[in-house]
Amino acid sequence: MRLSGRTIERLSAYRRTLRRLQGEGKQRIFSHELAAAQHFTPAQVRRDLMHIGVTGSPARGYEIPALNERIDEVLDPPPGDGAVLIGVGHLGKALLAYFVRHHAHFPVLAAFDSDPAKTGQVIQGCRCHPVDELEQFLKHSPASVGIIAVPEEAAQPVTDRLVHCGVRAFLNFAPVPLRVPDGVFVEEIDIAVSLEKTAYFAHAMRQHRETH
Amino acid sequence: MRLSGRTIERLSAYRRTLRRLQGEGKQRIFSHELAAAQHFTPAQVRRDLMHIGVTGSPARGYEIPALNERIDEVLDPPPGDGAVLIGVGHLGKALLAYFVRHHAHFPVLAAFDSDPAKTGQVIQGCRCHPVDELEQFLKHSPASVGIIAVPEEAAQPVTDRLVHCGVRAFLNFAPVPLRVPDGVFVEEIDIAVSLEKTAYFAHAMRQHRETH
DNA sequence: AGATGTGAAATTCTTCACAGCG
DNA sequence: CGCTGTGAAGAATTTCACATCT
Repeated sequence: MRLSGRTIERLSAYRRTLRRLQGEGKQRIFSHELAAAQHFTPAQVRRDLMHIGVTGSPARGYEIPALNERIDEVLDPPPGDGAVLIGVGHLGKALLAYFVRHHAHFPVLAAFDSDPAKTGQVIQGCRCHPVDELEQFLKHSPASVGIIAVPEEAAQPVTDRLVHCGVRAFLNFAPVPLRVPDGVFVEEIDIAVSLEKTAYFAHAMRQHRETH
Repeated sequence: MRLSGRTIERLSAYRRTLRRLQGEGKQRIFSHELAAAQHFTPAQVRRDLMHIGVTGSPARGYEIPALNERIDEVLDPPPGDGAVLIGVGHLGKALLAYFVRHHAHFPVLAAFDSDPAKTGQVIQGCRCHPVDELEQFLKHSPASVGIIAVPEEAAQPVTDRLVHCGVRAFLNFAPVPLRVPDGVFVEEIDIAVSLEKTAYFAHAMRQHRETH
């Protein structure tokens, strides 16, 4: 089964909606309902569910609990796996707060920072270690994902260390494209780029309306 | 000139690289050099520059200062325009710190929060207003972009208010797809989705290597 | 009637490949 | 030559449209 990044993103979004609906007691859902809850089309939803082998009934739609279980199977990591967060500045704290509040699916196992004032603290229920202990920690409890929330200059060196410890995928918030070996995945979240894009479309749309 | 979102994202990334190189005194650059600095291909770079009407010379490549000026023309907002930030929790503070540190191109004009303990403070050089004053502030100094960094429940209501005040584009960090009228742009940054995607590819790649 | 599952078309985006310049 | 500019090919992704089921 080969799933594109786009499909995975939508599955994750579907699951969030479906969990809420399941919590509200809803048992079944049609593709057009699931699509309407987000920015998607019914055909897209059906295609994605086809990709993960879920099948619905024309009369009753898709069974929400079964659908959730199947998405869990596809997305969730093996038990014990999780992420390490590097960098406990404002952004790192925001990420911890966010994941603790919303996210049981993929635990943040530990946080690391180079600032001695932060290490030792427990922030949002997550222990903050000195970054020197990175290798030691990962030997003892391996993580498959590294979340990079350090300043620009520190991103590449710490990524190299994580790759060396076997981390296979990165979520990178530093505004610099990480160099990693083949077979290591990087998801870049570039906030400055996203803001400039948003600003661009704020005008582009205005101009479009004026001219047209 | 019709530019896709992908092209805009790359232009923003190019500019960041080019500014650094210009600061280091570099005057000219070839498409393969600019591509190598990020994850892109030379053909992609040339195509993007073609789209914005920049032209280089086979012998000397592209002139960096002229290129930067042209990207500025395309991306930068009219003077006086900017963004408002709604929500000054951990994430909002991280965004302010980030934009102040990195970002002269698109100013954050003001921040808003509903917590009286935060309003009145100046955080990262940006005044934090009570969210009740939103309409009043925007009447006096209109902004074209709204950055939504509030909890899930508050995102849609505050977006509606901003749309009503004429905000044309949103950068949304809340884990809920915003409903906006036609002609209003939304860029979603969904951190939970991105983390799940990263986690998925951490396994997917491992499994791929094992099986193959 | 109104939904699903899915080939096939359409669209969007990226890469190829090469003529032509300096 | 090596690089640019770009038509054309190719890949990836989305949407259409319809046979089929209930």
